[in-house]
Amino acid sequence: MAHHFSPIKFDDNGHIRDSVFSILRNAILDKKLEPGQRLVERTIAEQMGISRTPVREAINKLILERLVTHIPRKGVVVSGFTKADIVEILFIRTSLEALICSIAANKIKPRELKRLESLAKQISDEHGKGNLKKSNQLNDKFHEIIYRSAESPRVYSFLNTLHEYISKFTQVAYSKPGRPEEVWVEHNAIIEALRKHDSSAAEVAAKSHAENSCKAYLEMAFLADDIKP
Amino acid sequence: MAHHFSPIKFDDNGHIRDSVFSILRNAILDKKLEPGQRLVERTIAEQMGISRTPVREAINKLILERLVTHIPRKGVVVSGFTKADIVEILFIRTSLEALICSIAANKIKPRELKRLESLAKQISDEHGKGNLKKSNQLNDKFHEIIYRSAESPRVYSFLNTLHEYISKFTQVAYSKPGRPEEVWVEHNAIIEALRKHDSSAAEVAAKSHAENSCKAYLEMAFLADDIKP
DNA sequence: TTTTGGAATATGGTATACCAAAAACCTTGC
DNA sequence: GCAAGGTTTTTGGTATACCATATTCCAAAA
Repeated sequence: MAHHFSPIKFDDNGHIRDSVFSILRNAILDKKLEPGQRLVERTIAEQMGISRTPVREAINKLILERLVTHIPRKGVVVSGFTKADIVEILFIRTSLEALICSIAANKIKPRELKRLESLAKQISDEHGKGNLKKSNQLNDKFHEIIYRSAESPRVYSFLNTLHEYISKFTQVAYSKPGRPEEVWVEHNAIIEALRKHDSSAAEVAAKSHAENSCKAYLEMAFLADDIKP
Repeated sequence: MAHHFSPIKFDDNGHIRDSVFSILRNAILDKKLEPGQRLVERTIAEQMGISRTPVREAINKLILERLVTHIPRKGVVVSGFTKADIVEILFIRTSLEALICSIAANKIKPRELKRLESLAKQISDEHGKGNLKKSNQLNDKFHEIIYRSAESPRVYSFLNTLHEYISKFTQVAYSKPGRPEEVWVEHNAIIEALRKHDSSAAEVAAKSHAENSCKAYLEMAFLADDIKP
């Protein structure tokens, strides 16, 4: 049924609207708020013990991120994620990862390449040891380094947003037999392309890597079928 | 110097914040507000004869679109477009056009294909006649049809946002010798791939088309050098 | 019983008020 | 004249008040 929000804690020095935004965002991604459910400014504000203003601003941001939908003369409702939505998001990520990697190939510094090499090895190790959580964290770092080295703020922030969605989907750590080895090979292909500053090769390698991890995820997800159609 | 905003007209039945958003957005894209200039809520609200609230909401949306930057304890300032920004935006568009086209290949209907063929022909005609404005309009429609047929709301709306930026840059109609013929060939390559529902081919064709038009624009723009470095 | 008119309510949009923090400015002592 | 410190102003963040519209529900009349 309807989710109840706790009064907000004012400990943090950040802005209330940001706290509200995170809370609502997580509630939606964690499915504590069901799709179709209405978000009523006044109610949320009262439950959190704050005024409507920061709630409004948080909701506006959610609308921009398409996590909720504004229906005129109705209010905002939580928008559900269909399979098609997830596939679309994964496609976008694939596309932008390829882009950012091709850009990075022209800008990456030796220091960053060293770091990537080291991370790829660690990822492989941890993955091999079955330490999926750690391996995922390192994997995020791996991609983060590439993202940063491209110095493309728009692609960067967009990818990060997408990544948060995706990591919510994939929160259940998964592992497909043989995937760790593939990942190792794919990461090295990316590093190799970056080292040669070959942007086309980097693009191809990143795309292929993203597509494979996408495929691996979809197989898992739709076998598990924990996503509503 | 400082730009002065006129009192808002309440004729339209839409929301004030949307009017404010458009006004500010256009002012920035049309360079009526110079980069670095501060946007002060109270001032704008007074000039427009409205309260701060809708101005705030409009500014928040501008921040999300990166047209202005929020500097903590400083306020929001108009963010300038550097060459790097423009290149980044063009790259993103290229990447997403390729994506949406590859998706469209799996979903496009015969009716839409017919429409594309007819448009490609018209575009070529108008372009040949030197009627650049008309040709650009038709070109927009051409891409719009592809966008829609992909049924990918996120990519679609993102591309539209990007497109608005880009069309502001390219408002000065431009034409490169030989480009009309190339466009005709490229459009037909896209149509052909879509007809065969060959998503890889569609992706390649769209990417190549976007890259070429991007290249043509950059050559023009940076010869003209009407963009600040 | 059904329909219709209207009042009560719910809700979002906008305006205004208040507050804290930072910046700018002014005062005062040297 | 200049620097240090305090005071005023500016500005954004938040709270609250007000308003318009749409929905709901109830009552009265056909």
